Amino acid sequence: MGATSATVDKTTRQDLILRVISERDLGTQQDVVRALANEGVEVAQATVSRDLAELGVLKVGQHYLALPHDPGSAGIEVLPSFVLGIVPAQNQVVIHTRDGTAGAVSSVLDRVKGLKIVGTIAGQDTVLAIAPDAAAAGEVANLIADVCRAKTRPAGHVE
Amino acid sequence: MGATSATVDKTTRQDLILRVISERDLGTQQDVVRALANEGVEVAQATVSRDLAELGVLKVGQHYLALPHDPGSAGIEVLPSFVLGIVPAQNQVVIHTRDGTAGAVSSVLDRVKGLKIVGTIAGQDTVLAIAPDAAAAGEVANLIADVCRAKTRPAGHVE
DNA sequence: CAGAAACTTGAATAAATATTCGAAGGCTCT
DNA sequence: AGAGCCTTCGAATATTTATTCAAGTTTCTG
Repeated sequence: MGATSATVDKTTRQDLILRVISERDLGTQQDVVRALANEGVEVAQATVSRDLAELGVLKVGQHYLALPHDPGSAGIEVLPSFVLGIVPAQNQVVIHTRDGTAGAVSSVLDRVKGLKIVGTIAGQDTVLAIAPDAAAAGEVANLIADVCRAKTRPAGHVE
Repeated sequence: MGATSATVDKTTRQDLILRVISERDLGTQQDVVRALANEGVEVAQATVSRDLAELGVLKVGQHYLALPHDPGSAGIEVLPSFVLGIVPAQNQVVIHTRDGTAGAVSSVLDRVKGLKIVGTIAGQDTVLAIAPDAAAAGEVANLIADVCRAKTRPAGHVE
């Protein structure tokens, strides 16, 4: 796209970072640097390091995942510890969890932004997540499965 | 403190690793290598990298923490997402959590080995953890506070 | 027992990320 | 205007951890 390099402010750049890591499959901070360059924004890897940490972006296996996260509140990275099984059914996703932890899983799903979920109900060891339609339910199920399958950790070091 | 270097088998070495990272305050894999050398066991950093990953050791802020959990089950690293406050009282620790997540916190505390806790009761947003005595309760409270304060992540990369 | 396959390990190296240092810009206060 | 004082950022570098490669062991199998 634009071969011209623009200078943008921090907020704009961070928004752009969230966008590019959602759209593409970026595995290193250098990848992010390249993706930004592609959008016409030149930054150093050091800046990306700082931005990812500030944004609280996750690294799931070998790619970054933008699923913000009121700072301090539970993020999607905790799901692997609790989720035992995921089954999409029509526009719903049935999530089987360790006993007693359905409430926590439901709480996380409610809070994470960017998920196509309209509501959740938690029992003791099962969460029912309601999506707008079957396609969305499939997406949600896949995303959760991804996060649970690969090693998921926060990107960046916050002092 | 033998200055002689022994060659021990993998299990012994990994047990020793768990011991030294409990006893001392080790911040890098090199530190672990040195601590092992001090115990008379010579290993390479590469080996420590592999061992820490296998053991599921956590890195809390700038030091390793040995709190093993059954692989796949929830580890102590998820607590920061749910815990809002920690108050030791006599031989108990009262843990205030996000609403609906007390069950999960209680489940984690029950499962993590090495904590001086004899039992837990979970309400909706509060967990009561019972320790054998006041000293143990204080230790537990401090440990949880540590984990919640610093950035906590699994050590090692599992393929 | 020969040979293959699988595990374990260290040395060296690569890979990935964090941090230091310094510069540049924007504030406010006087 | 000029003196402090943040904030932001890139270049270079340091730090930390993972992986590759080759070698030594053990274990399995015919």
